[in-house]
Amino acid sequence: MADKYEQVIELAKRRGFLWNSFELYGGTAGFYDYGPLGAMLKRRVENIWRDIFVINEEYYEIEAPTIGIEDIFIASGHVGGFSDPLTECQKCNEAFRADHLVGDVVDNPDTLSADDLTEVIGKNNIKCPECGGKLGNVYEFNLMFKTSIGPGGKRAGYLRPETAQGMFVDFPRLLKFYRDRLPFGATQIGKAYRNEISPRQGVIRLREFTQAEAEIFIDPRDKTHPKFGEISDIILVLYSQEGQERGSSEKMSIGDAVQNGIIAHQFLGYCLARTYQFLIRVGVLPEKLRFRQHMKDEMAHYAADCWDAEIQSDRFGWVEVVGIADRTDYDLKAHAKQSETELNVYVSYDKPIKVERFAVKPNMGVLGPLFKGKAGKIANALKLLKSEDLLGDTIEVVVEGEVIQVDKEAVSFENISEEVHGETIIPHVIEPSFGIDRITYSLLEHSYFEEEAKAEEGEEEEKRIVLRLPPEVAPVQAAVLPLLTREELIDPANKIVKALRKAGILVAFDDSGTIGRRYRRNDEIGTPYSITVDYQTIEDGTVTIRDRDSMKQVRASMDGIEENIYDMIYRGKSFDEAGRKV
RNA sequence: GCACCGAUGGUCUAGUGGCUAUGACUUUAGCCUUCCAAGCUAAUAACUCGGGUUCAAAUCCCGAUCGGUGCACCA
Repeated sequence: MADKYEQVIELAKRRGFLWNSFELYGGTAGFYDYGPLGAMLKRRVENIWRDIFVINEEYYEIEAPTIGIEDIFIASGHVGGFSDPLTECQKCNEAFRADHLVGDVVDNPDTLSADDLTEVIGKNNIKCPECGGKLGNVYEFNLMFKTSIGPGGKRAGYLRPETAQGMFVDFPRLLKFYRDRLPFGATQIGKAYRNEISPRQGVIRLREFTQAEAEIFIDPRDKTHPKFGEISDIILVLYSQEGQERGSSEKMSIGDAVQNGIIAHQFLGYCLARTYQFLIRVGVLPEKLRFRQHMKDEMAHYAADCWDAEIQSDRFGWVEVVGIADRTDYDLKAHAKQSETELNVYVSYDKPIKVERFAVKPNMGVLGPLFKGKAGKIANALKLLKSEDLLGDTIEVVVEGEVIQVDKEAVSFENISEEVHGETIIPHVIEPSFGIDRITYSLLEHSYFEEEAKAEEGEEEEKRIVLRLPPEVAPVQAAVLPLLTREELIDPANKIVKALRKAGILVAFDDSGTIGRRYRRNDEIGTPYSITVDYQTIEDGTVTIRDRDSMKQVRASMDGIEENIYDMIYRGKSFDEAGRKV
């Protein structure tokens, strides 16, 4: 019996949603093409994401290159951390991390090259820990695709393994764009690349995939969200750290979860809520959606809290489709260090604060002639002293390991009272990161239904395949069907097609075969509405509109049909309001 | 990357060391047809790729690729 994955993939392949890439040449694992319908479906999913995160949250979208320079990925840790030296046992074929195996005999296995590691293993006669067999040569496996920039191949470039770094690297420009105020966010929808060792599971694990990410820079001292009230009543299925130890998830409102400390703070809770709304809107079934908290040992060391949205699929079980993390100041600090540039924000206080400060003033007129070239360093050391260090007649400072005595006449000091207007902080980053391909596949699976259609007496039951996609994401939004292949019905049908296209609705005209066959063809690709032109149309200018899911029909005027359909797709108008019941 | 299994029109499938490689559905053209895939006529369309054995290979052997499963890797 074919499982649902097989059924969905078969349909997706046949009707032009998903194709194996490079099929003409035999195909390559980890790459998929979106066919005509798939590309449109994916685009509509992305546009709903934009509606929520770009338009409604005002996290503007940027577009950075898909190739990044080496510095970026040194800072992000991908050059070091995303690559593993592997060695395989020649006898049992188990693969091992070479750096782990030599950990007992050398101090710094991380710094050794693959050749060094091979040598160390050979010299120390290290054998396969499983079966004692001989180990093969060590090779580096980095999950990043490497390339070179410009001629000569001197400058390394990498295909980005995530879109996030583009936003981090643009931080100073973004900060100016948002006029130096927190919080602000930037988003990016684009391709990312990982050279997976052995990608399987079809579209679930790809070597080239689409991410939609937001990087939201917030004040680390204030992780509340001004719009938290709008979403605090939303109930989510939460699979918390405790829940995972217990082995059960629980339904809870976001307000309660933040209150109880299950979700670290309001801002993260807010992102979970918007993620939930997004996923439901594109067609994920709520009962097959949960939010799973990362376990302590699973979370990156810098992360404050991290939740994955997981979707249940028939074959693969719970699949991570979104990661929502509080990455703290890790990324900005890493890039600040690598680029030797300050990446921070000056935050003004509501009111200036009066601060009492003890200040040492070296008298350079005395120190200069006395100490010549060392005078500057000595002065700096003096400035760091506290009031109790200055009590004696001579004052001691240590400069470059040398104890230097300075006469107290050369130093004056006082208590200064001054106003401080603000301070410099490094923002924390909240990062919701979406795997668009996994989401697109999931909603195909969740909207795929095979129904037994009603059969007339004496007839066999037949199968109806229908994609119950939300009208907003359905690639083809309306079908226009003349009941019969006759000139007098085709003419008005063409007029309707024109009007719908003018309203921006993607419409398919189909006059081949029986009407039933055409309905079924459209059910299978999720076309939500079919408009049928019959002889009554000629008489009174009305057509029937058929609803994909209920197969019910209403009769509505041909005049203004484009608004009628548009309102049902985008403005929540119900099908019953579309016309008179038939 | 390792082990095992598999690969025939768009989809599902029959089949054999030897004539022009089945069949169904789909699709296309035409006919018919007044609302839920099944009428009539016709057409299009396939043995994953490379090498070997053989007079002859889609069939047997080897390798590659892709897919599935387990291991490993990975989020």
